[in-house]
Amino acid sequence: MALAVTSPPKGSRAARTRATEDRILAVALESFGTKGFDSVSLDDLAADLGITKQAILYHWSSKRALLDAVIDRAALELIIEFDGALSEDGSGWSRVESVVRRIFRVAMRRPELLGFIREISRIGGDASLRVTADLDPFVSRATAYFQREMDEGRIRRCDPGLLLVSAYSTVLGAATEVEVLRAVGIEPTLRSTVVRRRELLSFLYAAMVAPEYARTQASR
Amino acid sequence: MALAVTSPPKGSRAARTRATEDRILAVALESFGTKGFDSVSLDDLAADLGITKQAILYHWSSKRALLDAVIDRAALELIIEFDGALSEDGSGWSRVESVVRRIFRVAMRRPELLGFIREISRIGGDASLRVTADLDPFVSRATAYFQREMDEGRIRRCDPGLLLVSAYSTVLGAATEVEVLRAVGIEPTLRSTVVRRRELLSFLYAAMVAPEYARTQASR
DNA sequence: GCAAATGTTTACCACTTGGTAAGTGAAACG
DNA sequence: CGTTTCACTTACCAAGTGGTAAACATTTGC
Repeated sequence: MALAVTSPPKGSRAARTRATEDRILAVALESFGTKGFDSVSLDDLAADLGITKQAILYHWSSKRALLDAVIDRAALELIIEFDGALSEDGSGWSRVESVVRRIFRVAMRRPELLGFIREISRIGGDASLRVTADLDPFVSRATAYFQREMDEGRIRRCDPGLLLVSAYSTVLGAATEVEVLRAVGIEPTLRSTVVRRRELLSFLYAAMVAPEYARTQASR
Repeated sequence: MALAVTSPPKGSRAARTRATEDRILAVALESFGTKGFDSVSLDDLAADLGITKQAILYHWSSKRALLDAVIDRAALELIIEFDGALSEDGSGWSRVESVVRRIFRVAMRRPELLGFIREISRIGGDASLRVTADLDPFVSRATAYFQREMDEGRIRRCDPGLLLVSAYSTVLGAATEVEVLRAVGIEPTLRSTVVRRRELLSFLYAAMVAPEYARTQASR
């Protein structure tokens, strides 16, 4: 896991500084997201990075300050991933489907990213406020999109915010609740992922798409 | 939160021992579930209980052993709550609805219980295996029930295990993802809970109930 | 009534925690 | 070239961590 940097550092000083901070943020996000903020010590992080804990504290004055930076980074990455999907072409269900597929892909490839958001939610307090604020633009876009689709009769009419929460938790659950999956006898292999995504999509399709609109669609 | 026991202890020694262990387990479940296992020290627990840390270590040889006991207790409480709902009268959607209502009630009144299960899932390893094993009987009953309902055409045919995961994550999300709710502009008050539950039920209804069966129902 | 068992406390201990202070070597700059 | 700035390390520290050992008080069994 530790990326040993034995080669002599390259680039301008400012660039190298940015590079180290990037590495620290990446490893911190990974660790905080999988093991939890309190379960990861600065020494652990430093060891993974092959530096000393004080090097981390040089860039951020405290562990808490580092957390804030990680939150911002995580929110940014999430927005980049998901907001792009919202801008894609397609309408009605096909666009929802592409968003779900994208979330699913992120959940598969980078579970620590979504796990981190959960972790932060649990910590509560300032940290939660920060992530909420960071993600607000994306949430607004998503609910506005739902509202529009409802107005045009393509999505079952309901509270767009609550629909977003339902869809979000459903996708996140199917993608990340490994233990629950195991409990129902599903080993989370790559092969089973395809099945899971298909089942999830049909679950969401049934839940979200307006019945009248569904009948007009030849195939989905 | 600390229940100061100033009154002289009552009952036989065995009974008092059981009472103490019960209190410890209850407080530990609450703390582990809300703050996380690693974020709660034995000293914290002991302070909440008004005893010393060594009193806890007398009943369980290590913090890890205490965790195992808390897992068993949490699983037991969950099974008592949910398995009862599965035994209730009613068929088809009405029984699913009663289970969802019950999960929702638990999630509202005792968020730490479901939060704890999540926390354990994240820790992984032996702890996850234990909770999985503990909950297995319940999971079996639930999937068997889904299977039966599908066979009788009341629930949309699909993989029962994955359906359980979807329903589980959706309910848990709507009930416990306070920060996400806040992000979509929903303050989790008691009043909004009623609305949320109603929306969630119609989301699940649409997702789960077989369309042909739904048409035969006068009202839901 | 006395000794043994039991539940709890006080007194420790080695180790880890986040964080500070001072030093070091190399790059940037005049 | 010298020196100043910067990124980082070595050397600490006080507070907290899970856990041990032994003393202590109460209850139980004889």
